[in-house]
Amino acid sequence: MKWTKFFIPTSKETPADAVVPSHRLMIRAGMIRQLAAGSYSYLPLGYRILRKIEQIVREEIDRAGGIELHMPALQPLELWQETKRDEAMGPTLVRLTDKPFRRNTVLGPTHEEAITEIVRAYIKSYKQLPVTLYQIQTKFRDEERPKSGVLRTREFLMKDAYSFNTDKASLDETYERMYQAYCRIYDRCGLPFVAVEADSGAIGGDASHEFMVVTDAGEDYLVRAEDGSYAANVERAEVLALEDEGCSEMAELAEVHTPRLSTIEDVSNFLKCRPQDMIKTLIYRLVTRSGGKKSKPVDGFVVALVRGNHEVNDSKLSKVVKAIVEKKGEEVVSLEMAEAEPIQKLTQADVGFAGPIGLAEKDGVLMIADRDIVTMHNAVTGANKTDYHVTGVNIGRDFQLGEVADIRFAVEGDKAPNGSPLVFEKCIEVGHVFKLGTKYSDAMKAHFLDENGKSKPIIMGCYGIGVNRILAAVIEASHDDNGICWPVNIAPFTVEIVALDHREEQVMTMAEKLHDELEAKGIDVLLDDRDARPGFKFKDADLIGIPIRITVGKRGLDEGIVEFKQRTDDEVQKISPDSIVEIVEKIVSESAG
RNA sequence: CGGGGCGUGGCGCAGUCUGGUUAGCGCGCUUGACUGGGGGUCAAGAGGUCGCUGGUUCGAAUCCAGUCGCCCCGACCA
Repeated sequence: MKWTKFFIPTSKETPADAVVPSHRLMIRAGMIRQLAAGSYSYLPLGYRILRKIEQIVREEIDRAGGIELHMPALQPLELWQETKRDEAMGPTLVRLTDKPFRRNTVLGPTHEEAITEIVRAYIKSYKQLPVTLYQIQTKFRDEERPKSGVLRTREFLMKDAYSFNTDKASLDETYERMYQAYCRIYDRCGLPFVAVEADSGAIGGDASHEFMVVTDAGEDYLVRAEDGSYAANVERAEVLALEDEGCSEMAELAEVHTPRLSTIEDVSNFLKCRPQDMIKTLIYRLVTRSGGKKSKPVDGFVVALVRGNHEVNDSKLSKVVKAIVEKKGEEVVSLEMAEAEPIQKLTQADVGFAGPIGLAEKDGVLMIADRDIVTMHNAVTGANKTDYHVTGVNIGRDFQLGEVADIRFAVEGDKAPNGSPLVFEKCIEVGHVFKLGTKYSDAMKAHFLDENGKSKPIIMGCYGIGVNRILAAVIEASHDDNGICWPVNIAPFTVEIVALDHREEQVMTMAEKLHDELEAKGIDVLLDDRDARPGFKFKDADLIGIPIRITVGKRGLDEGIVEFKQRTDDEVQKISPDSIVEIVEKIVSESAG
C-alpha cells in the first residue's frame, strides 16, 4: 500500500476533548473519528487493526472448539421479557419506539436470549451436547456516560460465545478451554493482562473471571497480592481479617448526645475517635419464603455491621444471607437497603443512629457482623435513639454477635488471604468469562433429554471479549511520547518504508522494489511516498506506530544500504536491501509464535 | 441523574466580562518559488449562518431566556 493511495489523516494537534492516551493517539494517527458521544467511525488504518484483532480472536475461539454464527442486532422485546432482562438492563437497553413498525424492538446489548432461542429449538438430546457457539458482532448499549474515546462506547464490537453443556463437569471443561483461549488471544495481541476473580453477583453461578489490563485510563479496580498469589476485582476481593489490636481496659458503656450527627465522619470528628473504632449499622429489608413458590413471603430485616471505615459489599452480604436462609430450608425473595420508615420502626430512631445493642433480639432480625467487628473494643455506635450514640461498646457484654462473615469491600492497607499486602490498581476490563448455570435455560425452557430420558435444563456458560477495548488497551499499554508502538501481530502494517526524497529516481525505485517484494510475500507494507520532508515522515511513522521502519535515502543507497529500525528500538541498522525480506519474515514468524 | 467546563472554517485557540467598521491568530488545505535526514521558508489564495431558537437594542459572537450538543468528576454499569 502506498500512503498517497491510502487514507491516513494524521494530525499534529491533539483534540482538546481527548484525555486518555489511547483516545488522543487514535485521533492523531487518523484511526478514528467521533460522530457523536460514544459513537466512532473506524477510519481505514483503525479498521485494519480491528480486523486483525478480530481474526486472532476468531482463530483462538475456533481452536477452543467454538463454532461461529451470526445473530441479529435487531431483536423483539418479547425475547427480553421472557428472562425479565428488559427490566434488569433498564435504560441501557436500546429500544426502538419511534415508528409503529419498530414498536417492541430492541438493539441487542448481548445475546444470551437470542442464542438460547436457537438452542432450545434445535438441541433436544444429550447427544448434541456439548456445543459452543459464538459470534463477533456489534452490540448496542445506551451507556449513560460514554467516555475515554473508544474505551466506553454505545456501539462496540464484541466476541460473545455461549457454551451449552449437560452437566457441571462438562461446563468446567469448556470454561477452562475458553479461559486458556483468552490468555492466548491477549498474548498474541501483545497485551499484558491479569486474570482476576470476578464477582458473579446476583446472577449466581460459581465462577467468573475477568481479564484486566492495568492502566490509569481504566475505570475498574483490581487488587493484587504483592507476592502475586492473589488477584481479584475489588468487587469481590477477599481479605485477611484484621488483627486484634487489644485494649488495656474495658470502658463503661455511656450514652452521648450527638445532635444531628448521623454520619461516621461527623460523629468521629465530634467524639474524637477513629472511624475504625465505630460500628456502622446498616439495615436491609429481607423477604424470604419457605416451601415453594406458592407460599407467602415473610418480611424481615438483616442488620449488617461493619467498621466505620469499611463499606458493606452487597454482593458478599447477599451470598451470606442466601446461605443462612437456605440452611433453614427457606429461600431469599429479595434483599434491599431498607427505607427510612421501616428503619425508624425497627430502631425507634431516625436513620443514622442505629446500633447493634438490643437489635438482634427483635423479631425477624438477622444480624450479620463483618469479621473485623469481632476484634473491636470500646467501640462507638448508634444508640437507637435519635441524636444519641453510645461509647465504650464491647461485644459479649453489651451485645452478642450473631453470624460473622466477610461482608465488606477491601480497602487500602488490607492483606490478601495469605497475608501478603494488597495492591490496588486501576484497570480496563477486556474480557469476561462466566459460568451461567441454568439462569437462561430455566427462564426460556431450553431443555434436553439425558441418557435416562429425563428432561433437564442445559447448563450454560458465556464468554465475552471487547474487540475495540483490546485495541485501545494495547495503545494504553504500548505507546511513548512520539506515538503508538504496535505489536507486530495486530499492527495495521508490519513494515513502513520511508522514501526520503520522492524526486530521486533511485530512491523511489528501491523503495518500490522493496514494497513489491514484501507485498509479494504477503507482508503488510506501507510505503510513504508523499512529497514531504524527511522529518515530517519520521514523525508520522512514529505516530502511527508501524513496528518496522525501513528508510530508503540517497545517502544510504550510495553506500549500498537501506536503514532498518524497529519502533521500540533506538538504534538504526544499515542493511543490504537484498536481506530485508528475509529479516522481516523472521520477525513476523517469531511474533506469530 | 447530581456537580463542573466548553460550543467561533478540517484541527487547536483569541475575541464575550465592558455590544459598534470587513470576526482574528496558529496548524492544515490550494497555487508558485526556494528547501530536502526528525513536523522548513517566502509569497499569493480558498474556506466561518460565531451550536440552534427566540428576546433586548439603532446595532448581538458579545447581554437575557430557552434549547441542543460535547468533555470531565461523581452516581450507575449483564
